[in-house]
Amino acid sequence: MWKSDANTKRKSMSKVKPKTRDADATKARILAAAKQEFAENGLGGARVDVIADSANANKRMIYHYFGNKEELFRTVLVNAYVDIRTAEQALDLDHLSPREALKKLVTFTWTYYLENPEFLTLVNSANLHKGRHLRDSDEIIQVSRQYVGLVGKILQRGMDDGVFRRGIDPVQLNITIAAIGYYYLTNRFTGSVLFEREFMAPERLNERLEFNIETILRLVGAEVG
Amino acid sequence: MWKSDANTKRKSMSKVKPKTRDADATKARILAAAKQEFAENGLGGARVDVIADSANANKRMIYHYFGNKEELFRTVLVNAYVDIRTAEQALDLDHLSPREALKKLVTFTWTYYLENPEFLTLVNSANLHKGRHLRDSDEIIQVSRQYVGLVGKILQRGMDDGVFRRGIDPVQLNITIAAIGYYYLTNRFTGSVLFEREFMAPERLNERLEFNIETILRLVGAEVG
DNA sequence: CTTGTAACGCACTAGTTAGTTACTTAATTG
DNA sequence: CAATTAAGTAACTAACTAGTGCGTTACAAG
Repeated sequence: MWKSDANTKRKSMSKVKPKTRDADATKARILAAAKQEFAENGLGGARVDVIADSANANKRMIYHYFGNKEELFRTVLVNAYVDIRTAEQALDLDHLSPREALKKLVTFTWTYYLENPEFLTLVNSANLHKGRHLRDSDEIIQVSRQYVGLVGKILQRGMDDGVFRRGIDPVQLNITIAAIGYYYLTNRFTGSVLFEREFMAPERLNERLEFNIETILRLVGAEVG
Repeated sequence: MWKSDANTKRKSMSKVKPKTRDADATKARILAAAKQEFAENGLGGARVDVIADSANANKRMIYHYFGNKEELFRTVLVNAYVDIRTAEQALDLDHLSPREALKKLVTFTWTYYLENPEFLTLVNSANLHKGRHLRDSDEIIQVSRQYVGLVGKILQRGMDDGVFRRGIDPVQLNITIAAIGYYYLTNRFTGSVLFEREFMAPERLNERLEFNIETILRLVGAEVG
């Protein structure tokens, strides 16, 4: 009798708990729920109980697999970085002209932020805490180097072809490509109030992407048309 | 005897409580302490007791003057926006050439963020909470219009003089000027790890400012030199 | 089948935390 | 100077919150 009671007690309906025991699946559900909760409320505002509940897991499992709240956050954050850097590497920009490659990268970055808004708030949260969750993460440094290399290669090709000007720092360019998309999207709420403009309206989003492409092409000294 | 006890019990030494009662001074101390605490820990991570303590005030006073934690946050946030917009208006850019005016605005924005890092995290926090603390704040909309007007005027003069290209949206330009400084500075912690570069080293800061000025001048189509 | 191990869950604790109650004390005003 | 108002305080509360103790259950190996 109390067995059926326990069943009706279940709170979260979003994800189905597997009948059989499955450590990997449980870990994955916890990570997905944690990503959501941390992204929505920040590290300080996130609640471990909420994560456990919406992962359809027991809170005890979070501590069993991840040690504590901070370590869980660190795991979520590192995964998020690995995900975006992996997606970037899959872009295959080498067969495009430098100008087209740059356009594609700016577009990709924009689209990724748009489709994965959790990434933005996770990064903000990490920086609110002075980046301490990322320190001594070799994995992060590795994938970041690949990323800088990606842009560096486009830049080099463009310079060799004479279509980009010389002396551009690839890191500064990287930061700028991220910045012009990131800022618009993380600050879309205050932005919509301040500028009395619907930041997320489809035509506004396209407008911004076009503006960003133009900004970057002009920055590297390429023909814009 | 217990009177001297109460004196030795005081925890915060940073700010001196006035002998006489002074509602305005108390409010100001609370606001300053709240700005600091909210900026450092976000809305969710901030603690009302910490604010009261470091303001050298009683927690009851916070509720007396500001109602609740959220309203206190709203007040801090609106003040922060009014402060930066006020400082911008004092720049007096009209007597400068369009090109110089733009350079000065980019430099001002950068320097303001650098000297008032709380502004960055307060805005991030406001956006994490979907900007609900800014809605229906007429004051904010007023000062923002002035800001857009400021940039619009520079842009117009530049187009009239033929030194800027036509058809640039002043709002998009505004956003971009903010973005390229803001992103670098809010994400300085993760940035320093990711790019293996000391983001806050003085020469790096100058480098970034120069890069940002160049980005904006090229964007408007002005001669860079 | 039995036994060891890892997955899993309940119920609790110790410490917080936003907000409040009930009071004292200083300034203001008629 | 009495009385009203406003500033200020300490102690409290009810709800929450990260983390745990301890027990149960599924599963794989022998």
